[in-house]
Amino acid sequence: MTRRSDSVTIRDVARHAGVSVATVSRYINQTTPVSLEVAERIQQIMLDMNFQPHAAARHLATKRTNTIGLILHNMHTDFFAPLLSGIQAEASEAQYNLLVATYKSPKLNNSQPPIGPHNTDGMLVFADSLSEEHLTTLCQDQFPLVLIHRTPPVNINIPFVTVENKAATRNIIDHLIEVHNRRSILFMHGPREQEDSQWREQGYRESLTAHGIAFNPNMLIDGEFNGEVAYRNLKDLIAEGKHQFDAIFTGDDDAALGVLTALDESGIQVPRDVSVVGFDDSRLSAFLNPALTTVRAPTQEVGRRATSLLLQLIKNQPVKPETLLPTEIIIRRSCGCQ
Amino acid sequence: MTRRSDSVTIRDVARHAGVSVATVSRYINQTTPVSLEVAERIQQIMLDMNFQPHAAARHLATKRTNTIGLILHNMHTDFFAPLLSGIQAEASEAQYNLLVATYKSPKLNNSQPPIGPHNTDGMLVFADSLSEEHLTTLCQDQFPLVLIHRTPPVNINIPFVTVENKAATRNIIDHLIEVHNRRSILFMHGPREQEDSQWREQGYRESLTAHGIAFNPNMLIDGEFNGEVAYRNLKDLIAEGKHQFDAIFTGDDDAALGVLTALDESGIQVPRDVSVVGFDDSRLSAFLNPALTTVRAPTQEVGRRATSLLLQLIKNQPVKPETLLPTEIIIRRSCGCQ
DNA sequence: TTGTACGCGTTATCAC
DNA sequence: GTGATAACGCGTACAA
Repeated sequence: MTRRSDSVTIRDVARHAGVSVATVSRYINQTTPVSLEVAERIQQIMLDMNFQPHAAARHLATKRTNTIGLILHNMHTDFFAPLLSGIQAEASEAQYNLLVATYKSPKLNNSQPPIGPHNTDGMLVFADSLSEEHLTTLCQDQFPLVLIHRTPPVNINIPFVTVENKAATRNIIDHLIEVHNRRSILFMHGPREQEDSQWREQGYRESLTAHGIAFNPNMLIDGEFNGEVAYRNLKDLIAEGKHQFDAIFTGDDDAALGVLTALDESGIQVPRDVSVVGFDDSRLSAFLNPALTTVRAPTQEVGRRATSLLLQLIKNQPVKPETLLPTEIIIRRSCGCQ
Repeated sequence: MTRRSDSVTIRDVARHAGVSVATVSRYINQTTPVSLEVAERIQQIMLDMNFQPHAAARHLATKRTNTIGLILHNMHTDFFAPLLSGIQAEASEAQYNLLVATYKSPKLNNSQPPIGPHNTDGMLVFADSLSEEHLTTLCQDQFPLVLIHRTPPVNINIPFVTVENKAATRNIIDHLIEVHNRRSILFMHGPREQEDSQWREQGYRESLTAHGIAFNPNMLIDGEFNGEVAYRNLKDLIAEGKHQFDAIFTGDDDAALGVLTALDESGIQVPRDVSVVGFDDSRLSAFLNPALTTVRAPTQEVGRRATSLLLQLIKNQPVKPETLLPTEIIIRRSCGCQ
């Protein structure tokens, strides 16, 4: 065994210190007082030998990994930088490690996600990266779970952290209609399974209804919260030339990039010909040309909160079941203002 | 113990299948053929019982974690999205988990980084997140290591992956001087310890020298590869009004955001009054106003390559000691072109 | 092809 | 305050 048998164990430390492993363990974990002289001796030897407790052995003995998991389907866009940053900050502050995995519940094959009870103390689940079945099973096994940007399956009690989508979208569409007199508003949605997109669509529809504008399914277009997809699909739509529009809700800021490019290449001017609004207020939004009117979502804070809740859960503390972070419309120029 | 004694072990599976744990283990790891009927029985029972091998136990027995670590000092900017994405993609493809940690070697206290041989099979070290001492020790312990955006300490042999900094910077400064006739070029550097910044400064100096422009230390300004810092420092410099300039190399694209804002707020027009160029070609660069002339760095590819090398190292395969990915100047409008 | 028994490094329980 | 020692869950010689 021991392919690389260099590692120094607690036993080595104990031997050199002339005490038992139990004593060393006690010193390390401050679980029971140890005589001062012994403490100093152990401390010194640990430094000299560069001893590092073996995580797996510890895990096996304590049933705790000191690691939280994050599962998401991909991390291609800049959206995830603040999210990860928030999670990482909160986790490391609590001395927890972060295990990140991308995963997408396959419909057919019933594979298991790479992280779970066997290698973490709890996990953060982003959007629909885990199926309802997986969530249900994990929850029933009492595994600490916090959902990010999604709600739990019915009758399953898992705390979640997300942002206010509907009202914000409603407001921004209202703005388009009331202030800029737009009435043919393209709604670009994200992945259909993603709740954010669904709520945003509701806000869109409500606004339309409130202003007596008929909902037209042809005005729905797929953007997948992804700049390239948004670009391609909008280009196609323009090329077909079947549907006229004077405004676009892009779904999120990443898609807005693609939209602006497509519009620009098609000789359509923003905001003169078409108003464009996004969602997230990612770092770049203010710098786009024209500056993007969008909805500010506190993504980093979402990460922090979710992690904080998860850590409480792990400590068996009660937590607030739902956290809905407020969003705020940021008016810039792409809608036509100024 | 067993605070949550729900977990089903290999022993349970063995018992239900009427075989020994060894046989189950063999089936799971395909280490030795198992009779067909036994195989099917085990398979069925594992599904029924929802058995998941316990990672720590496995780790303890095999000395392998199937996890790679990534250590960096922070992940505040969008620069890290493609990097992480590349790393994650490559890791998960090889069935490896990714443990992410932020860490900064403290000067005084000799704390240990949260990831290392005790919980990973190898690790990716970004820039100067780990001290030379740490690197040296880990390397001597034969721990698989790949450096990202930095080179190893002298006489220490650790493969690294980074991008070509100097020539690209030299070229882009050449462009500023030769094409746009700029001669007072502010050089905004990143963190001083970061090699990227050092190489870029060399390129800057070489270009100056080649064009007979005296190097002026007052033209060096701190940007820390960070938009807010860049904004603040440039604002201060402008307020002081001591140093005139007709161009700025911002260090990276993130800092360019701050620079453009500061310039705009100061009534300085880009590129008419001042040329601005960045580095990285992050997602937003093309969309800035004016579109940013910059150097394209294949950040995602850096992540992929580094991970790929690390995985080879873990398999004890020999690897290329240095990978220098090419960069390319992307001319847009902020330098004054078009 | 299968089973037995031991070891992996640590913590926790029990004595002292 | 300290020392033995039995878990923890799994892989793997070795024997059969």
